[in-house]
Amino acid sequence: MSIRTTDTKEEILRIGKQFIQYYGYNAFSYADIARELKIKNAAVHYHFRGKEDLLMALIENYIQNYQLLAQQLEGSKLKAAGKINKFIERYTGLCDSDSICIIGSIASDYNTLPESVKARISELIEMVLGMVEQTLAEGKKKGELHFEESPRTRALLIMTNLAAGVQLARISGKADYEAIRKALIKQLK
Amino acid sequence: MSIRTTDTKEEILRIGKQFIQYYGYNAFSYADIARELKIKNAAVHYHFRGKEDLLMALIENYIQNYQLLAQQLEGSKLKAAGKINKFIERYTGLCDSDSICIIGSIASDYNTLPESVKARISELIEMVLGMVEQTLAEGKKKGELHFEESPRTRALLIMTNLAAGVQLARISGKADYEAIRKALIKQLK
DNA sequence: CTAAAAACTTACTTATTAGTAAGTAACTCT
DNA sequence: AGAGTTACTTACTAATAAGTAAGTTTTTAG
Repeated sequence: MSIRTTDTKEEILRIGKQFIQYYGYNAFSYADIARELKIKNAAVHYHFRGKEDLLMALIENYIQNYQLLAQQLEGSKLKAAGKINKFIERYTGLCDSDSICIIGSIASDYNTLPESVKARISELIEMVLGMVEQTLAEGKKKGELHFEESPRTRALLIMTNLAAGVQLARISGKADYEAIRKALIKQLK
Repeated sequence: MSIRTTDTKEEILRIGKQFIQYYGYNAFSYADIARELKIKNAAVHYHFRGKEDLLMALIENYIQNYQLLAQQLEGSKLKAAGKINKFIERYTGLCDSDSICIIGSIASDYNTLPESVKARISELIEMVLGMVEQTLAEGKKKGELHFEESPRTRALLIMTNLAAGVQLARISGKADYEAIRKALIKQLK
Protein backbone atom coordinates (compact mmCIF):
# COMPACT_ATOMS: atom_id res chain seq x y z
CA MET A 1 0.00 0.00 0.00
CA SER A 2 1.58 3.22 -1.15
CA ILE A 3 1.03 6.67 0.20
CA ARG A 4 -0.46 8.91 -2.43
CA THR A 5 0.53 12.51 -1.85
CA THR A 6 -1.83 13.89 -4.47
CA ASP A 7 -5.00 12.40 -5.79
CA THR A 8 -5.80 13.90 -9.15
CA LYS A 9 -9.49 13.12 -8.95
CA GLU A 10 -9.80 14.97 -5.67
CA GLU A 11 -7.70 17.82 -6.94
CA ILE A 12 -10.05 18.19 -9.90
CA LEU A 13 -12.99 18.31 -7.52
CA ARG A 14 -11.21 20.88 -5.39
CA ILE A 15 -10.41 23.16 -8.32
CA GLY A 16 -13.83 22.62 -9.88
CA LYS A 17 -15.52 23.67 -6.67
CA GLN A 18 -13.23 26.67 -6.40
CA PHE A 19 -13.98 27.75 -9.98
CA ILE A 20 -17.73 27.37 -9.56
CA GLN A 21 -17.66 29.42 -6.38
CA TYR A 22 -15.31 32.03 -7.76
CA TYR A 23 -16.19 32.35 -11.46
CA GLY A 24 -19.49 30.49 -11.92
CA TYR A 25 -20.34 27.19 -13.54
CA ASN A 26 -20.53 28.42 -17.12
CA ALA A 27 -17.40 30.54 -16.89
CA PHE A 28 -14.70 27.87 -16.69
CA SER A 29 -13.65 24.98 -18.90
CA TYR A 30 -11.89 21.67 -18.53
CA ALA A 31 -8.88 23.38 -20.08
CA ASP A 32 -8.81 25.80 -17.14
CA ILE A 33 -8.79 22.93 -14.67
CA ALA A 34 -6.08 21.11 -16.64
CA ARG A 35 -3.91 24.24 -16.76
CA GLU A 36 -4.28 24.80 -13.04
CA LEU A 37 -3.32 21.21 -12.17
CA LYS A 38 -0.67 20.96 -14.89
CA ILE A 39 -2.29 17.94 -16.44
CA LYS A 40 -3.89 17.47 -19.85
CA ASN A 41 -7.43 18.16 -20.89
CA ALA A 42 -8.08 14.47 -21.50
CA ALA A 43 -7.04 13.59 -17.96
CA VAL A 44 -9.93 15.61 -16.63
CA HIS A 45 -12.27 13.78 -19.01
CA TYR A 46 -10.83 10.50 -17.77
CA HIS A 47 -12.01 11.21 -14.22
CA PHE A 48 -15.22 12.98 -15.12
CA ARG A 49 -16.72 12.18 -18.51
CA GLY A 50 -18.20 15.65 -18.86
CA LYS A 51 -18.74 18.86 -16.98
CA GLU A 52 -22.14 17.73 -15.80
CA ASP A 53 -20.57 14.65 -14.22
CA LEU A 54 -18.11 16.86 -12.40
CA LEU A 55 -20.92 19.08 -11.20
CA MET A 56 -22.94 16.07 -10.10
CA ALA A 57 -19.96 14.76 -8.13
CA LEU A 58 -19.58 18.13 -6.43
CA ILE A 59 -23.24 18.12 -5.50
CA GLU A 60 -22.86 14.64 -4.01
CA ASN A 61 -19.86 15.87 -2.04
CA TYR A 62 -21.86 18.81 -0.82
CA ILE A 63 -24.69 16.54 0.27
CA GLN A 64 -22.33 14.22 2.14
CA ASN A 65 -20.72 17.20 3.76
CA TYR A 66 -24.03 18.47 5.07
CA GLN A 67 -25.04 14.99 6.22
CA LEU A 68 -21.82 14.91 8.20
CA LEU A 69 -22.67 18.27 9.73
CA ALA A 70 -26.12 16.97 10.59
CA GLN A 71 -24.60 14.01 12.45
CA GLN A 72 -22.15 16.23 14.28
CA LEU A 73 -24.88 18.60 15.37
CA GLU A 74 -27.10 15.77 16.52
CA GLY A 75 -24.39 14.35 18.73
CA SER A 76 -23.28 17.72 20.06
CA LYS A 77 -24.18 19.58 23.21
CA LEU A 78 -24.62 22.82 21.32
CA LYS A 79 -27.73 24.87 21.90
CA ALA A 80 -29.97 25.71 18.96
CA ALA A 81 -28.32 29.10 18.45
CA GLY A 82 -24.92 27.43 18.33
CA LYS A 83 -26.16 24.97 15.75
CA ILE A 84 -27.56 27.72 13.55
CA ASN A 85 -24.24 29.43 13.90
CA LYS A 86 -22.53 26.40 12.36
CA PHE A 87 -24.54 27.03 9.22
CA ILE A 88 -23.75 30.71 9.27
CA GLU A 89 -20.02 30.05 9.69
CA ARG A 90 -19.90 28.19 6.39
CA TYR A 91 -21.03 31.30 4.61
CA THR A 92 -18.69 33.56 6.52
CA GLY A 93 -15.83 31.37 5.32
CA LEU A 94 -16.92 31.73 1.70
CA CYS A 95 -17.13 35.46 2.09
CA ASP A 96 -13.51 35.62 3.18
CA SER A 97 -12.36 34.02 -0.07
CA ASP A 98 -14.45 36.21 -2.35
CA SER A 99 -16.54 33.17 -3.22
CA ILE A 100 -20.22 32.36 -3.16
CA CYS A 101 -21.90 29.12 -2.21
CA ILE A 102 -22.31 26.46 -4.87
CA ILE A 103 -26.07 26.54 -4.56
CA GLY A 104 -26.20 30.28 -5.17
CA SER A 105 -23.77 29.97 -8.05
CA ILE A 106 -25.67 27.15 -9.68
CA ALA A 107 -29.00 28.90 -9.15
CA SER A 108 -27.95 31.48 -11.76
CA ASP A 109 -27.09 28.78 -14.29
CA TYR A 110 -29.95 26.52 -13.31
CA ASN A 111 -31.80 26.68 -16.63
CA THR A 112 -28.71 25.50 -18.52
CA LEU A 113 -28.43 22.24 -16.58
CA PRO A 114 -29.75 18.79 -17.50
CA GLU A 115 -32.76 17.47 -15.62
CA SER A 116 -30.74 14.87 -13.70
CA VAL A 117 -28.60 17.58 -12.13
CA LYS A 118 -31.55 19.86 -11.50
CA ALA A 119 -33.32 17.12 -9.60
CA ARG A 120 -30.33 16.45 -7.37
CA ILE A 121 -29.86 20.15 -6.62
CA SER A 122 -33.48 20.26 -5.63
CA GLU A 123 -32.90 17.44 -3.17
CA LEU A 124 -29.81 19.14 -1.80
CA ILE A 125 -31.71 22.34 -1.14
CA GLU A 126 -34.57 20.47 0.48
CA MET A 127 -32.08 18.76 2.75
CA VAL A 128 -30.31 21.92 3.85
CA LEU A 129 -33.56 23.80 4.38
CA GLY A 130 -34.92 20.82 6.28
CA MET A 131 -31.92 20.76 8.59
CA VAL A 132 -32.18 24.44 9.39
CA GLU A 133 -35.92 24.19 9.79
CA GLN A 134 -35.63 21.32 12.24
CA THR A 135 -32.96 23.08 14.26
CA LEU A 136 -35.13 26.17 14.45
CA ALA A 137 -38.20 24.16 15.47
CA GLU A 138 -36.34 22.42 18.27
CA GLY A 139 -34.81 25.65 19.46
CA LYS A 140 -38.19 27.30 19.60
CA LYS A 141 -39.73 24.36 21.43
CA LYS A 142 -36.98 24.48 24.04
CA GLY A 143 -37.44 28.22 24.41
CA GLU A 144 -33.90 28.89 23.20
CA LEU A 145 -34.92 30.65 20.02
CA HIS A 146 -37.64 33.18 19.38
CA PHE A 147 -39.29 34.00 16.09
CA GLU A 148 -42.76 34.69 14.76
CA GLU A 149 -42.82 32.83 11.45
CA SER A 150 -43.07 29.10 10.88
CA PRO A 151 -39.72 27.28 11.17
CA ARG A 152 -39.82 26.66 7.42
CA THR A 153 -40.31 30.34 6.61
CA ARG A 154 -37.67 31.37 9.11
CA ALA A 155 -35.27 28.85 7.54
CA LEU A 156 -36.01 30.34 4.12
CA LEU A 157 -35.36 33.84 5.40
CA ILE A 158 -32.06 32.89 7.01
CA MET A 159 -30.73 30.89 4.08
CA THR A 160 -31.68 33.50 1.49
CA ASN A 161 -30.07 36.21 3.63
CA LEU A 162 -26.87 34.17 3.74
CA ALA A 163 -26.82 33.04 0.11
CA ALA A 164 -27.43 36.51 -1.29
CA GLY A 165 -25.36 38.01 1.51
CA VAL A 166 -22.15 36.43 0.22
CA GLN A 167 -23.10 37.37 -3.33
CA LEU A 168 -23.58 40.94 -2.27
CA ALA A 169 -20.43 40.98 -0.18
CA ARG A 170 -18.08 40.54 -3.08
CA ILE A 171 -19.66 43.51 -4.82
CA SER A 172 -20.34 45.93 -2.02
CA GLY A 173 -17.90 44.69 0.59
CA LYS A 174 -17.82 42.45 3.62
CA ALA A 175 -19.34 45.03 5.95
CA ASP A 176 -22.76 44.37 4.44
CA TYR A 177 -22.39 40.65 5.00
CA GLU A 178 -21.38 41.25 8.59
CA ALA A 179 -24.41 43.43 9.18
CA ILE A 180 -26.61 40.63 7.88
CA ARG A 181 -24.86 37.99 9.95
CA LYS A 182 -25.21 39.95 13.17
CA ALA A 183 -28.83 40.79 12.47
CA LEU A 184 -29.65 37.12 11.89
CA ILE A 185 -28.20 36.10 15.22
CA LYS A 186 -29.88 38.93 17.04
CA GLN A 187 -33.28 38.22 15.48
CA LEU A 188 -33.38 34.76 16.98
CA LYS A 189 -32.87 35.91 20.56
CA MET B 1 -40.30 60.87 -39.69
CA SER B 2 -41.13 57.21 -40.16
CA ILE B 3 -42.73 54.94 -37.65
CA ARG B 4 -40.37 52.15 -36.76
CA THR B 5 -42.26 49.04 -35.72
CA THR B 6 -39.16 47.23 -34.46
CA ASP B 7 -35.98 48.71 -33.19
CA THR B 8 -33.24 46.13 -33.44
CA LYS B 9 -31.08 47.74 -30.80
CA GLU B 10 -33.89 47.62 -28.28
CA GLU B 11 -34.78 44.09 -29.28
CA ILE B 12 -31.19 43.03 -28.62
CA LEU B 13 -31.37 44.64 -25.20
CA ARG B 14 -34.67 42.90 -24.51
CA ILE B 15 -33.38 39.48 -25.48
CA GLY B 16 -30.05 40.05 -23.76
CA LYS B 17 -31.82 40.91 -20.54
CA GLN B 18 -34.06 37.88 -20.91
CA PHE B 19 -31.08 35.57 -21.48
CA ILE B 20 -29.15 36.95 -18.53
CA GLN B 21 -32.13 36.52 -16.26
CA TYR B 22 -33.03 33.08 -17.59
CA TYR B 23 -29.70 31.42 -18.45
CA GLY B 24 -27.01 33.60 -16.87
CA TYR B 25 -24.47 35.98 -18.36
CA ASN B 26 -21.85 33.41 -19.32
CA ALA B 27 -24.37 30.93 -20.73
CA PHE B 28 -25.44 32.73 -23.89
CA SER B 29 -23.65 34.05 -26.95
CA TYR B 30 -24.18 36.70 -29.58
CA ALA B 31 -25.12 33.85 -31.91
CA ASP B 32 -28.02 33.00 -29.58
CA ILE B 33 -29.30 36.57 -29.71
CA ALA B 34 -28.90 36.67 -33.49
CA ARG B 35 -30.80 33.40 -33.89
CA GLU B 36 -33.63 34.60 -31.68
CA LEU B 37 -34.03 37.88 -33.58
CA LYS B 38 -33.38 36.30 -37.00
CA ILE B 39 -30.55 38.66 -37.72
CA LYS B 40 -26.85 37.98 -38.23
CA ASN B 41 -24.16 37.76 -35.64
CA ALA B 42 -22.44 40.84 -36.98
CA ALA B 43 -25.60 42.91 -36.57
CA VAL B 44 -25.41 42.37 -32.84
CA HIS B 45 -21.77 43.48 -32.88
CA TYR B 46 -22.81 46.53 -34.85
CA HIS B 47 -25.06 47.73 -32.03
CA PHE B 48 -22.90 46.54 -29.16
CA ARG B 49 -19.22 46.12 -29.87
CA GLY B 50 -18.87 43.28 -27.40
CA LYS B 51 -20.79 41.40 -24.75
CA GLU B 52 -19.47 43.71 -22.05
CA ASP B 53 -20.90 46.69 -23.88
CA LEU B 54 -24.28 44.99 -24.04
CA LEU B 55 -24.09 44.20 -20.33
CA MET B 56 -23.08 47.76 -19.56
CA ALA B 57 -26.05 49.08 -21.55
CA LEU B 58 -28.38 46.79 -19.63
CA ILE B 59 -26.98 48.04 -16.35
CA GLU B 60 -27.54 51.62 -17.48
CA ASN B 61 -31.13 50.72 -18.40
CA TYR B 62 -31.60 49.12 -15.02
CA ILE B 63 -30.28 52.21 -13.29
CA GLN B 64 -32.58 54.51 -15.28
CA ASN B 65 -35.47 52.23 -14.53
CA TYR B 66 -34.86 52.47 -10.81
CA GLN B 67 -34.37 56.21 -11.00
CA LEU B 68 -37.77 56.41 -12.66
CA LEU B 69 -39.25 54.32 -9.86
CA ALA B 70 -37.61 56.62 -7.33
CA GLN B 71 -39.26 59.65 -8.94
CA GLN B 72 -42.62 57.93 -9.09
CA LEU B 73 -42.45 56.98 -5.43
CA GLU B 74 -41.39 60.46 -4.41
CA GLY B 75 -44.37 62.00 -6.12
CA SER B 76 -46.82 59.38 -4.93
CA LYS B 77 -49.20 59.32 -2.03
CA LEU B 78 -48.22 55.78 -1.15
CA LYS B 79 -47.34 54.98 2.43
CA ALA B 80 -43.95 53.50 3.20
CA ALA B 81 -45.29 49.93 3.14
CA GLY B 82 -46.79 50.55 -0.28
CA LYS B 83 -43.47 51.87 -1.54
CA ILE B 84 -41.59 48.85 -0.26
CA ASN B 85 -44.20 46.75 -1.96
CA LYS B 86 -43.28 48.32 -5.29
CA PHE B 87 -39.78 46.90 -4.88
CA ILE B 88 -41.15 43.51 -3.89
CA GLU B 89 -43.49 43.41 -6.88
CA ARG B 90 -40.55 43.58 -9.27
CA TYR B 91 -39.21 40.37 -7.85
CA THR B 92 -42.59 38.69 -7.86
CA GLY B 93 -42.81 39.41 -11.57
CA LEU B 94 -39.43 37.79 -12.20
CA CYS B 95 -40.47 34.77 -10.26
CA ASP B 96 -43.46 34.26 -12.52
CA SER B 97 -41.22 33.99 -15.58
CA ASP B 98 -38.73 31.58 -14.03
CA SER B 99 -36.14 34.32 -14.10
CA ILE B 100 -33.85 35.91 -11.55
CA CYS B 101 -32.87 39.54 -11.18
CA ILE B 102 -29.95 40.81 -13.22
CA ILE B 103 -28.03 41.74 -10.11
CA GLY B 104 -28.33 38.24 -8.69
CA SER B 105 -27.42 36.72 -12.02
CA ILE B 106 -24.39 38.91 -12.46
CA ALA B 107 -23.29 38.39 -8.88
CA SER B 108 -22.45 34.78 -9.77
CA ASP B 109 -20.35 35.84 -12.73
CA TYR B 110 -18.93 38.90 -11.03
CA ASN B 111 -15.31 37.75 -11.04
CA THR B 112 -15.36 37.26 -14.81
CA LEU B 113 -16.27 40.88 -15.53
CA PRO B 114 -13.97 43.80 -16.40
CA GLU B 115 -13.41 46.47 -13.78
CA SER B 116 -15.48 49.09 -15.59
CA VAL B 117 -18.58 46.90 -15.41
CA LYS B 118 -17.88 45.87 -11.82
CA ALA B 119 -17.70 49.49 -10.77
CA ARG B 120 -21.04 50.33 -12.38
CA ILE B 121 -22.74 47.31 -10.82
CA SER B 122 -21.43 48.47 -7.51
CA GLU B 123 -23.03 51.87 -8.05
CA LEU B 124 -26.30 50.25 -9.12
CA ILE B 125 -26.45 48.18 -5.97
CA GLU B 126 -25.63 51.17 -3.81
CA MET B 127 -28.45 53.08 -5.46
CA VAL B 128 -31.07 50.38 -4.98
CA LEU B 129 -30.03 49.72 -1.40
CA GLY B 130 -30.04 53.44 -0.77
CA MET B 131 -33.58 53.81 -2.09
CA VAL B 132 -34.91 50.99 0.06
CA GLU B 133 -32.98 52.25 3.06
CA GLN B 134 -34.41 55.73 2.71
CA THR B 135 -37.94 54.46 2.29
CA LEU B 136 -37.54 52.35 5.40
CA ALA B 137 -36.08 55.23 7.40
CA GLU B 138 -38.94 57.54 6.45
CA GLY B 139 -41.52 54.87 7.19
CA LYS B 140 -40.06 54.29 10.59
CA LYS B 141 -39.91 57.99 11.35
CA LYS B 142 -43.58 58.38 10.45
CA GLY B 143 -44.48 55.39 12.58
CA GLU B 144 -45.73 53.47 9.56
CA LEU B 145 -43.05 50.79 9.70
CA HIS B 146 -41.55 48.95 12.62
CA PHE B 147 -38.21 47.18 12.75
CA GLU B 148 -35.33 46.83 15.16
CA GLU B 149 -32.29 47.01 12.91
CA SER B 150 -30.83 50.08 11.24
CA PRO B 151 -32.57 51.03 7.98
CA ARG B 152 -29.44 49.98 6.10
CA THR B 153 -29.39 46.54 7.68
CA ARG B 154 -33.12 46.09 7.21
CA ALA B 155 -32.68 47.06 3.54
CA LEU B 156 -29.92 44.46 3.22
CA LEU B 157 -32.12 41.81 4.77
CA ILE B 158 -35.07 42.56 2.52
CA MET B 159 -33.08 42.74 -0.69
CA THR B 160 -31.12 39.56 -0.01
CA ASN B 161 -34.36 37.76 0.87
CA LEU B 162 -35.81 38.85 -2.46
CA ALA B 163 -32.75 38.25 -4.62
CA ALA B 164 -32.10 34.76 -3.29
CA GLY B 165 -35.84 34.19 -2.99
CA VAL B 166 -36.33 34.25 -6.75
CA GLN B 167 -33.21 32.14 -7.23
CA LEU B 168 -34.59 29.57 -4.84
CA ALA B 169 -38.07 29.70 -6.33
CA ARG B 170 -37.04 28.30 -9.67
CA ILE B 171 -35.46 25.34 -7.96
CA SER B 172 -37.83 24.58 -5.10
CA GLY B 173 -40.98 26.24 -6.36
CA LYS B 174 -42.88 29.47 -6.01
CA ALA B 175 -44.43 28.58 -2.66
CA ASP B 176 -41.09 29.29 -0.97
CA TYR B 177 -40.90 32.70 -2.60
CA GLU B 178 -44.44 33.48 -1.52
CA ALA B 179 -43.64 32.54 2.07
CA ILE B 180 -40.69 34.93 1.98
CA ARG B 181 -42.73 37.71 0.43
CA LYS B 182 -45.48 37.48 2.99
CA ALA B 183 -43.04 37.29 5.87
CA LEU B 184 -41.25 40.41 4.67
CA ILE B 185 -44.46 42.41 4.61
CA LYS B 186 -45.58 41.12 7.97
CA GLN B 187 -42.22 41.83 9.60
CA LEU B 188 -42.52 45.53 8.86
CA LYS B 189 -45.88 45.95 10.58
C1' DC C 1 8.19 -11.11 -12.52
C1' DT C 2 4.26 -10.32 -15.18
C1' DA C 3 -0.28 -9.35 -16.74
C1' DA C 4 -3.90 -6.52 -16.27
C1' DA C 5 -5.96 -2.48 -14.75
C1' DA C 6 -5.53 2.45 -13.79
C1' DA C 7 -3.95 6.89 -14.86
C1' DC C 8 -2.63 9.26 -17.76
C1' DT C 9 -0.62 11.91 -22.72
C1' DT C 10 -0.70 12.72 -27.64
C1' DA C 11 -3.09 14.07 -31.23
C1' DC C 12 -6.87 14.74 -33.07
C1' DT C 13 -12.21 16.34 -34.42
C1' DT C 14 -16.22 19.04 -34.43
C1' DA C 15 -18.74 22.91 -32.70
C1' DT C 16 -19.00 27.27 -30.86
C1' DT C 17 -17.10 31.65 -29.56
C1' DA C 18 -16.02 36.60 -30.19
C1' DG C 19 -14.87 39.47 -33.48
C1' DT C 20 -13.93 41.98 -38.04
C1' DA C 21 -13.37 43.68 -42.93
C1' DA C 22 -15.76 44.58 -46.85
C1' DG C 23 -19.79 45.04 -49.31
C1' DT C 24 -24.87 46.27 -49.86
C1' DA C 25 -29.33 48.13 -49.06
C1' DA C 26 -32.14 51.60 -47.11
C1' DC C 27 -33.16 55.72 -45.12
C1' DT C 28 -32.50 60.94 -44.43
C1' DC C 29 -31.13 65.34 -45.26
C1' DT C 30 -30.43 69.11 -48.32
C1' DA D 1 -31.69 63.51 -57.14
C1' DG D 2 -27.41 62.59 -54.95
C1' DA D 3 -24.25 62.16 -50.83
C1' DG D 4 -23.74 60.70 -46.68
C1' DT D 5 -25.05 58.06 -42.85
C1' DT D 6 -27.21 54.12 -40.69
C1' DA D 7 -28.20 49.43 -40.47
C1' DC D 8 -27.35 45.79 -41.75
C1' DT D 9 -25.33 40.88 -44.51
C1' DT D 10 -21.69 38.04 -46.33
C1' DA D 11 -17.84 35.81 -45.50
C1' DC D 12 -14.34 35.25 -43.12
C1' DT D 13 -10.47 34.47 -38.86
C1' DA D 14 -8.44 33.05 -34.61
C1' DA D 15 -9.34 31.20 -30.19
C1' DT D 16 -11.50 28.22 -27.26
C1' DA D 17 -14.88 24.49 -26.17
C1' DA D 18 -16.07 19.66 -25.24
C1' DG D 19 -14.94 15.33 -26.33
C1' DT D 20 -12.56 10.98 -28.04
C1' DA D 21 -9.52 7.24 -29.97
C1' DA D 22 -5.26 5.30 -29.53
C1' DG D 23 -1.02 4.87 -27.44
C1' DT D 24 2.17 5.13 -23.22
C1' DT D 25 3.49 4.94 -18.55
C1' DT D 26 2.64 3.71 -13.87
C1' DT D 27 0.63 1.07 -10.29
C1' DT D 28 -1.27 -2.95 -8.29
C1' DA D 29 -2.16 -7.80 -7.52
C1' DG D 30 -1.10 -12.47 -7.91
